[in-house]
Amino acid sequence: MTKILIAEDDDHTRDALREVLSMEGYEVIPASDGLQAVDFFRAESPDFVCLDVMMPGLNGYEVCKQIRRQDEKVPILFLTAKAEEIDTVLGLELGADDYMTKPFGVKEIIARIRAILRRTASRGGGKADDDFTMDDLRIVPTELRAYRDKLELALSPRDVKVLRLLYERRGKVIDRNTLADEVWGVDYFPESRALDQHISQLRKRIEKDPAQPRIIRTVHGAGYRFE
Amino acid sequence: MTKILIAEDDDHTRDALREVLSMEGYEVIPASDGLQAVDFFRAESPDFVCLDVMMPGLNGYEVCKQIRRQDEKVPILFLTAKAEEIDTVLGLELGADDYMTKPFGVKEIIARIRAILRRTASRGGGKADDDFTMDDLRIVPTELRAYRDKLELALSPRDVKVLRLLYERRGKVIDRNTLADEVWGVDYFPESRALDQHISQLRKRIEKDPAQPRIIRTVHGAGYRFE
DNA sequence: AAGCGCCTTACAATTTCCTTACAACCTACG
DNA sequence: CGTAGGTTGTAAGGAAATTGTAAGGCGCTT
Repeated sequence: MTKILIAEDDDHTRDALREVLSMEGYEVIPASDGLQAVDFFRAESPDFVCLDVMMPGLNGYEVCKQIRRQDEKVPILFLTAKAEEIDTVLGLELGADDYMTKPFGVKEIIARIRAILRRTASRGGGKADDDFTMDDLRIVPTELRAYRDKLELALSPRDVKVLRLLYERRGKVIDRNTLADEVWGVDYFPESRALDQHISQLRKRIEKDPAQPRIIRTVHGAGYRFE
Repeated sequence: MTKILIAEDDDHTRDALREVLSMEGYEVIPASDGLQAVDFFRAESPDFVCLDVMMPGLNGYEVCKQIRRQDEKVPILFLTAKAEEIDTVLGLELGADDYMTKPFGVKEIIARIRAILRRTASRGGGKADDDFTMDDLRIVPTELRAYRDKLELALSPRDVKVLRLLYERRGKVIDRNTLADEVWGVDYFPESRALDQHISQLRKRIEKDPAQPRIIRTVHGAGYRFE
């Protein structure tokens, strides 16, 4: 049976996750703080780890580092209430496989865990911060940079998130809501123009001709699309 | 305007929520017990539901079940004073989208409602966003496009609505009133020519010969028909 | 202090959609 | 038939909504 370690200090979130994941047929190992999580990881060698970022003692980042010292491959899913913390997760090169911003639905988290397990089971790679290529651009998330030939382009954490999302769903239109949700999380106000602004800036950075974008295309009334 | 049904027996909490959410531009429908909540849901078809777990008469779980019998998709947020109740919410697989334990902050609940609405609005939006085929045209609603062989045709959101309606009732005549109602909603003035205009534009986009339409056919004095 | 990331604000550009005006068409009735 | 009256088609222009982007500010890091 697949073992899942859950490190989450809020009792009720933890219990709820345990309940739900047990129902799904996983063996759940609950930990209520960072130290416990590291101990349990050593003792139980789980197949999957859910890490809350904010925890007393060792926080999620630290726990992640500790775990990665022992195991480079075990899939790690970060849970966080604030979308900004995700920047840190990605920026720190912790080797996280995915992240979710609270609040998340039960079905959503189950779906993600299943998806990650599928990915990692089949390939063994597919990390959330693997390099990827868009058009003639090579994006290297761990360096927050992109390369066109030998030219280096600097990217911000948010740029990378937007690009990865577009890359993962290339060919499809990503509507503004989804984009806001995945990149900004609960903190995004729909009437804000932050999203447009970011797209504009990003195009200036990566497009050869920002007026005729090839990588980030607009689908008026729907969202954005790559390819 | 987005309608939110609030089922909460405590007068003070209910009024506070109504006040706050009205300020945010939502239309609030307050219900003070479970039965009322179910009635109001039927009558008003709200876009979002906040359910207190503990209520006289029908409790939150029961209300949720009733609502889910009518509508599988409407987002439901549980409110509760006791954190343990959350386990029940999740365990029962009621299809809840999120939960909050009292006391909660004003900003927190607004942020969550917004986030959930964003998520659910983009995924499905109530209607099935599946592709469909009309004549030699493949319509892809999520991309706001149609394909004829390899040829890509751009569509507007309204185009897609019209086409989907015709597709769903293919073979039958859709009269102008129905069409106006389904696509434009209550804001449509019968003497407006917006509908004709839209059909005309749409034909120019998708018909090989707009003068001899094969996809959107006119049934004089009755309406339009496909197939 | 300077640089960077990211936000808000304000305004410009673009696209969609509606109104208007008139042409074309259908149908019923003499 | 033939014409009147109602119905539908469509070109043109402008209103409304959506998206693009420059400018400026705040907070953080160096």
